[in-house]
Amino acid sequence: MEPGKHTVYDIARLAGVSPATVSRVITGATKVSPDKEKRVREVMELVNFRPNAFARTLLTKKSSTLGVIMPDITNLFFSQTFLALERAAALEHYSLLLGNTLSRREMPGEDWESYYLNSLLDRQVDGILFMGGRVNDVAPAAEQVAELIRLGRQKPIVLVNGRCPGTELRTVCTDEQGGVRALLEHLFSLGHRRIGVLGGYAGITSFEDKLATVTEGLRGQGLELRPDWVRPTGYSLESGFAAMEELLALPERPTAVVGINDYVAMGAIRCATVRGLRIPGDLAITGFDGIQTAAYSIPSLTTVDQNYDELAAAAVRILLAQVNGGATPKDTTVPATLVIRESTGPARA
Amino acid sequence: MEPGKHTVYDIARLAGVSPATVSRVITGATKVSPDKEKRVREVMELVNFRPNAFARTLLTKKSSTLGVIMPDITNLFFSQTFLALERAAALEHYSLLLGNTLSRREMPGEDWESYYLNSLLDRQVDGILFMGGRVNDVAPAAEQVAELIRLGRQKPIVLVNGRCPGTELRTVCTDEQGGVRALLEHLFSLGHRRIGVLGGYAGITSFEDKLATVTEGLRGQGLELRPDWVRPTGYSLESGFAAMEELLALPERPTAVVGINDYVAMGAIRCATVRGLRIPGDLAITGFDGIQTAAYSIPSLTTVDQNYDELAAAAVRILLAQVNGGATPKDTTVPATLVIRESTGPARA
DNA sequence: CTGAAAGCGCTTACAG
DNA sequence: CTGAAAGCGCTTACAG
Repeated sequence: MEPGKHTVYDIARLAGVSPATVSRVITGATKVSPDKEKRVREVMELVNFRPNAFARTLLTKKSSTLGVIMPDITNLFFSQTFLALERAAALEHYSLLLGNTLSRREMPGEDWESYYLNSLLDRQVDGILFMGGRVNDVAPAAEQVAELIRLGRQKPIVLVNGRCPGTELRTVCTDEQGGVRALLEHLFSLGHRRIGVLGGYAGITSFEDKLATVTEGLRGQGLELRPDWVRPTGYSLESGFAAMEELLALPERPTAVVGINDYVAMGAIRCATVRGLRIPGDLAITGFDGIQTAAYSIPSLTTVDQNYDELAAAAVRILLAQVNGGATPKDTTVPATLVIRESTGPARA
Repeated sequence: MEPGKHTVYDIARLAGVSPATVSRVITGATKVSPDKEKRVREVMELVNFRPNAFARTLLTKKSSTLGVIMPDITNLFFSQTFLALERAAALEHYSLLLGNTLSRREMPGEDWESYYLNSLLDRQVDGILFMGGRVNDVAPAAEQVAELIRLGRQKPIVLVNGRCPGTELRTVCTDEQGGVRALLEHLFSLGHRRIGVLGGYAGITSFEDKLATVTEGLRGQGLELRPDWVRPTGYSLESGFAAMEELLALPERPTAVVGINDYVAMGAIRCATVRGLRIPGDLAITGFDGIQTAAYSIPSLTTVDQNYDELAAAAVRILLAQVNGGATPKDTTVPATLVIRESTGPARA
């Protein structure tokens, strides 16, 4: 009854059949006579037989494991995405190996992206879901793109909310543009004309893309985005706090600000509240992501939900299609949903 | 130059040595003459050789992969713990397979704990770090304990912030009792005598243990814990909100409440604020866990930090010691640290 | 220090 | 439907 002590040979001997037959029962790939199958199953049950997945993988070249690379699982956006990916993968009996790369700004010395890319491939994952880092750079370093291309030839790599122009890598992305447009329309409908942008970093797609959409949206109303109302301080609660502090130090301020994500918006809310402003009375604030806690900030946050389940299902579907050699679309876009809560209200006259 | 196409035999042929010598270079276990080693390394570099980890695992029985089972990675307590575990594991060149079991209350139909326990073992993890679920039950079901014991004989399983009495499974736990005591002393020093407990579930250790410590602490001051000031509604922001609503519906209320964790405390803060109470002026609130966002709630949260890095380092160290057949202490306790912020203040006279 | 050979545990054509 | 045999890619005693 002891652990991992048994092999298909033991089972075969105990059940009075050949190892091949035991294997056939395990895989279910070939017909086996009912009585032999029954005997085999009984023996397997009896000794608690657990087939060695590695021996099988050695033959089949399929590990039923996918790798996930993302910057920081302690960011709710990523953890909600991960959970959705895990559920989608489990439906296909895949497990996930997770590697967090953290911010390159914070740990410039270590290249966790390359480390995990290689480490996961060494562990024979069938494919990789890649988020953050170089695929969020507007202009990624040439050798980082080259690495992605090279490794992408070994195993399929799908970029989630990222991109790598000039490669054949598949992407699955939230419709950030549509989300920001919905946010702007909401603000316009409340009478806001003076709008700022908080958080993000220059050169990062999630910032540049949103900025471009805001600029465009304002132009559509005959308005300009004032450069000093754009405060690209980062992506954290701290960043949002700092961005709001910078904004409040200006002689004039907008009536509404678009946070680059929910954390930034929540940090900004805290700063504005501490400084005595009322949200949304004195200043409307929006987020982006739709993380769980956004519904519980004070005031609760108007934001854009990334539809995690849909995003994850698409990413896993496309990756597994590639694993299985199927055809897949180059780029997939998942719609985002405006969620109106308390942090936005009519513009002051 | 193509991917995964090469074996040690190819390398051996190209370098003019035997496969055994190639293997020796890879493992570094045995001395190889400098010039042969150089030739082998050059060839491996040239063809981008990636040794098949599964073939090796088949021989060595070591996958350099650990499994992590936890309820919900979207809870910051768990994601912060996971990240710390990952860093600790990476130092030893281990990767982590993650399985989320979610709440059994919310998904009673599925037994994700058993699913992942078996799935991870099938994938030949060298050991498992187990959190939540059955090891947080004051009285876990007999068959669930039996499963843990049985699987624990196959591969080492370390319980993190959980326990399983009657087994030899190693535990690594935060000193919750010490943390709650520090919180109580802080509240007593502020003059609070009327104290309630919000959140948690009856029968779950993280609730029962804290409740016992609060009861004891109050007794030490000649005080009683009023049963109606204990509102065990759960562990989420929603739970905290609901608990506070129940509390405010009572004819009398405490001057301070201990949230079972930070989410509950933050949900409670939101409810109290919405109902027009001022925190901490009208009511002091404490949390437990020290999640990142607790510093950014309004008001910021007085809580107990679980010292994630230390907790994780201990858990990984003990698990790997077991993997390598070393002796390990049965139970390890990691100190918690009181963090005083804005949500607590002097009791109203 | 080095090579030939066996073997880790499974699956898969190949015959029958 | 079923068994004997070969092989997946690596490592490890065993000789030398």
